[in-house]
Formats: sequence, C-alpha cells, structure tokens
Amino acid sequence: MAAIGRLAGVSQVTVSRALSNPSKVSPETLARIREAIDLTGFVPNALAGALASRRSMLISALVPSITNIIYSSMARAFSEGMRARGYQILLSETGETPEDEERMIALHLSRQPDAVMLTGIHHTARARKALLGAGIPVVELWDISQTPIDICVGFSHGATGRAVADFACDAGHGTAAVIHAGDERAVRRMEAFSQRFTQRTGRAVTDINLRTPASLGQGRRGLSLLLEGGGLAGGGLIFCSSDLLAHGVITEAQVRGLRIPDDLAVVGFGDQEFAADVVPGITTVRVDRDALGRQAAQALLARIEGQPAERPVFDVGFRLLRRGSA
Amino acid sequence: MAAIGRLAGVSQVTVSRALSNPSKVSPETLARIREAIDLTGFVPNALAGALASRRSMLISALVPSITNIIYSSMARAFSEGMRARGYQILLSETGETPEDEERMIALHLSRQPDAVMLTGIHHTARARKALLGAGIPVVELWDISQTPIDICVGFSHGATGRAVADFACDAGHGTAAVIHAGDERAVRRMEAFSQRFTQRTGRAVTDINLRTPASLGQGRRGLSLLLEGGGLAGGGLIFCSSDLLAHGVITEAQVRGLRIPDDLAVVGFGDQEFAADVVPGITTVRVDRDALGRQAAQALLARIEGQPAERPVFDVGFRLLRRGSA
DNA sequence: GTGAAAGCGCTAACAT
DNA sequence: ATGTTAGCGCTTTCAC
Repeated sequence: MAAIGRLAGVSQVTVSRALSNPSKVSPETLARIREAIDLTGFVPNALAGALASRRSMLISALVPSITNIIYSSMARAFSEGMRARGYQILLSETGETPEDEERMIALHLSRQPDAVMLTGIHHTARARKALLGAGIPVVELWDISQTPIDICVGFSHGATGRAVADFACDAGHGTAAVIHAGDERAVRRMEAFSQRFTQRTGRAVTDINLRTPASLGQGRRGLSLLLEGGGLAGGGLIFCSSDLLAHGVITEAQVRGLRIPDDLAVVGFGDQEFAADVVPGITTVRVDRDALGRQAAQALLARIEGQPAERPVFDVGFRLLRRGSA
Repeated sequence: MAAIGRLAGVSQVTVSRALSNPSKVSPETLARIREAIDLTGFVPNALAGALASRRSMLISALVPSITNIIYSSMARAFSEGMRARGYQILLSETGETPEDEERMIALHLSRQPDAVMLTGIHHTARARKALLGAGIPVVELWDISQTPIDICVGFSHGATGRAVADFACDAGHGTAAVIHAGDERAVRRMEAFSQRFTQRTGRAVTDINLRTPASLGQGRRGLSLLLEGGGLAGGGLIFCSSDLLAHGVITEAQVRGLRIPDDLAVVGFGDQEFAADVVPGITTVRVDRDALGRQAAQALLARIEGQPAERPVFDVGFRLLRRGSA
C-alpha cells in the first residue's frame, strides 16, 4: 500500500481509504490510486486488515460431510447469502462425532471468524465453552433446540418421524420397518416414527441400522437384510433415512419382483433432486435446504451487525410429498 | 499470549515457542504454560501468526460446484491430504465461467494462501497473471495441459471420448448420440467421441446439449429430445457426460419400453457410487477422484516445502468399466 | 480531503 | 532455555 501511495503521490493511509471507503477520497486521487493498483497488480493483504480492524470477514462453517448433497446444498445457500455481504466461508468437514467437531472448532476459532455456522445441536461441553468464549454469533443448523448456543435454524426431526408414521397408519399399513444410516439425527427420526407407529398399531417396527454413509448400494443391502431376517414378509411400509437409501430399497425390490407400492411402500427423506424423477417417484419428507441456508445467513448477518437476537429459534418446517412409492 | 506468559511467569515469546516448538521450552515451563492455557481457554490468533511468519497455513481451493459429487469428493481427498500436514482449506465455488473464477481468485489471494488449487486449465489472462504474481505453488486439477501455470494433475478428456467411441465401434454400433451438460470439459469429451466415431463409421453423431447442470431429470429430458428429434430411432449407443444423465436416460428408456442394452446402449462418465448398483449397472468411464485429490495434495506439499517442480504434469488416467448398460 | 502515529497479536533474529 | 527488539501490512484515531 505504501508503494501504491508513492506511485500515486499520496500516503499509505489514503490508499487504504480508497479501497475501503472510496467516498472519503477525492475523485482525482482515487483515479490515480486505481491506476497504480492496475499497473502493479497490487492485492491487499486481508490478513493484516483483519488483524488491525478486528474483523476478518471470514465465517467458519462446519458440516458433517461435503460430499453429502444434503449438507453441501445447504452450505451453498448459506455461502451465497454471506458472500453477498462480502463474507468468505471457511468450510470444513467434521465427521459425525462431536469430538472431531470440537477439534475443528478450535482450529477455526484461531482464524478469528466473525461468526460460526454448525450443523446439529450436539456439541461437546468444551466446544460450547470455546464458542461462547469467542464472543461471536453462532448459528446451529438442521435441527431445533430449546437451548441453542446462540441462534438455531432447523426443524424437528421427531416431528418428521411422527408425520411419516401417521401417514403409514392412515394408509392402512399394519407393518413397518426403518432402514437408516445410523447418524444421530436419523436415529431420532426413526425412533419417533417407531414410537408413534407402535402406539397407533400396537405393532413393533423392525430397525435396520446400516452404520455407514447412505448410498444406493446400502439401500439394496438394507432391504436384503430386512427380508432375509424375515421382516415385512407380508408387505408393509419402509421409512428410510434418506432418498438414496429409499432408491436402493426400490431398486432391490424391483430386482426381487416386488411391486412398489403394492407389495412394498417406501418413504424417503430429503427430497433430493432425483426423487421426483425415478420410477416410481419417491414419497419423501421435503426440507427446504436452500431456505435453511439463507435463513441462517440472514440471522447471522443481523447479529453481526449488532442487532440483538430477536428470535433465537427458527423452525423452517417440512412437508411430506406423496409420490408413487407409497 | 502476554497474559498467558504473566500467569506462567514467563515472557510472551516463550508462550509462542511453547505452542509452535515445544521442544525448545523446558518441561516445567511448558507445564505451567499449558495449565494457564487450559485455565483461560486461550486460543492463539492465527491471523497475527500468519502476518508475522508470512505463512498462513491456508490453501485456497476453487471448484466449479460443491454440490457436484465429482468435485466435492476430489476436494475432500485433497483437504484430507493437506490437513494431515496442518493446512486448512479455503474452499469456494467458481461456477463454470473463467470470469467468475477470476473474481474468486482475487478474493482468495488477498487471504495470502500458501498455495492454490484450481479446477480445470482454462483461466483468464488476468487470473494467470495474479496467480503468477503471488509467487505461490498452484495446482490445476481434473485436466492435463502442456502449459500448466505450475503443476497439473488430471487426465485427457479427449482420450476418454475416443476410448468410448472405440468401444462403441468395436461393439458394432452403427449409430450414436451424445447427451451432455454443456460444460467445457464435457464438450471436449463429446467432441473427441464424435470425431472418432464419425472417422471410424462415417456416420454423424447427434449432439444434445442440455446447457444445464446434470441431473436425473435432465437425462430423461435429453433422451426425450433425442427421440422426438428422430435421432437413434433404430437403436445405437448414447454417451452421456455424467452417470447421473446416463441414469436418467436409462430411466426414460425403461418408461418408454426400450430394452437396455439391446434397444439402446448407454455409457456414462465418472463412475459415481450408484453406477454399479442401479439395474442395469452403468457402463462408464472411471476416474479415480480420490487419487486426483491425494496426488494434488502431495505435489503441492512437495512444492511448498521447497522442492523444485519435479514433474509438472501428472496423468492419473481413466478406465472404461463395462457393466450392463452397454 | 489527507496525513502522522500507534497498535492489532504474533514470529524471527539475535542476544544472553 | 529464555528474553529483547523489530517488524508483518494494514486500520484507527486524531490532527490538520
């Protein structure tokens, strides 16, 4: 900046002002500075700027997995919302355990982010303490909690499970099973489903926990395990923790000559892009992931700009979309 | 750090050393410093550290889209490789145009990354200049070039297209079409396919450019457009720019009562996780995305640590996997 | 509208 | 093994 100033015949501070607050610099000076910058290809050092101003314009974002479209699409919507106001996102994966997350949080905090976005509401005590100690806005996504660290934006996983159970009962299914990837939020959806289904029908729900990231192949394996274990021999409904698993279940069912939804009804979760286009279309729980990300960005921006936390909990809800599979 | 030093009865520099080079501090002092850190929840300021040391331990990574598993899985492998050596990744989306990428590059460079990872080999002249001016290692992924900015790790898109064309011809297909999303690298694969196919059979290849991100629904639309345009009425082979499109084509074909691969052969690209598990399995071009990311991380680490660029171009190759769809 | 001075929290180089 | 000094490249505050 000092070098640019010399070229333009002004001091270093004026260059700084020209970049961050052009209206405070005279048009002629501004033009000379711009010219010098173009000439030299000068790139300001945001690290130094952040250190001096105590604002990094960096937001840290933690998701369980960036290869899972569920999280990456949410992260994209969030990023766009923040980028529109000049913030950059430091995105990392945490895996599924709170301990891994705790380590990533410490790493991220050392970069002095202006805010933090987390996935889920289960964090270690140390992580909570570190976050609180940082004194910056925190938004927890993809779930709701009565005791958020700061703000949370999400929906009730239990409510989705109960809604699917009611749908199953209302459709007259007397038997049901769940097939899921085993992650904490999926388990909560499945437990709520099972509890409600049993309560209404008196029948237990077979639980297949794949303990592995969801994939089409795992869905096929899930149905095989279920049928070979003797579950759902006479038909019924299967609630899967993701559309990918549901698609696998449907595929395996078709291979085995079972008719969907007559012999077997399948419900997915997430309303992924393919869910409407496969045959039959997948009946699923739709969560507006873009709204989730946008809402989180908006809430965070408000807090960063000093507004007191109006509403700390945003419930974006969900919708059960009925298609051909159930 | 000064406060920690006061608590532990040492100077600020000693605290700095305890954190970055514990072996240079006596065990007793170290213990007192650790205690003070635990007590206060002190988090070092990586911004200040980076400014002083001129090493940010930050790597900037630019991919066209984080919601595309093709790129996100590559980014994950790359991140893991870099994280193992203490680097953090600043990941952003660039969209598909070099101009958008140029803007993101400028933003990233201002954060003083220690290296840059880019997707593809097509960048604006200004972007190249800025990158060169930054004087840091740069790796270009997902393609190979005779004139990389610094290092590149990828494979030849033209070669994949020719390999699929040879496969089609050898299998005796006299007609062929391509369905693709329209991005620059897909277009190169498709053009190489068409050129080789025409050269060997004398028959032109119908080209369906969807000009939109790939999805299952777009694949279905692609086949509809093709058939309604009168293409491939008598059967033949379709080369799709991604497995997702191929899956859509297969779905639409099944809905229309066409038998795969007898009435219509379909080849995808990418070997996504579902490709082996759908029915029929998708014949596709496999690119080892994990190897791509790992290789890139390894090459970059070597360069950061001062080794001269040994080999500037790494070709990771590809494999044609024959499954049921062709 | 512009500049001088001070300092953000750390590391590097050189002492001791 | 520990401390002192001098910055890193900016923004902030206060003058003019």
